[in-house]
Amino acid sequence: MDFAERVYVVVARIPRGRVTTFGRIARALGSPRGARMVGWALNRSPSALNLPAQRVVNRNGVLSGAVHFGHPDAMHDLLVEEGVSFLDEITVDLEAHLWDPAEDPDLDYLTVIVDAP
DNA sequence: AGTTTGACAGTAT
DNA sequence: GATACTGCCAAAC
Repeated sequence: MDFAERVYVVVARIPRGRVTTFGRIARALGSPRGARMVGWALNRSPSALNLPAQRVVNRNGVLSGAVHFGHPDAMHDLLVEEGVSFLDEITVDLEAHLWDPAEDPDLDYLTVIVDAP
């Protein structure tokens, strides 16, 4: 199980209408300063996984990865569909929708499973 | 084997 | 507050 795959597990568990940040995902995976690697992992994530990558934003709530969704605003539109509110076109309301993976009670259980040899 | 490159974050001015 | 600087570390090349 490499780092990228663990990122996918976490991202797949972000609930509809909620968002989280690169740093919080990294922290939940035990790399408190590995935020950049979360971005790296998403960048090369297989599209077949259908990951809700639109729910991952940077620490300011900015849709820093919107350019990777083909059409600009595609990421914005997906989030609006889910009921996420925005402070402006590229900034979600983090206060209202933040979800911290470290608070997910099932996360430890899942990472134990995927890390098993 | 050394270098480059990130969808970033924390700390220090 | 807003920049600037620094750490991060797995992959691709």
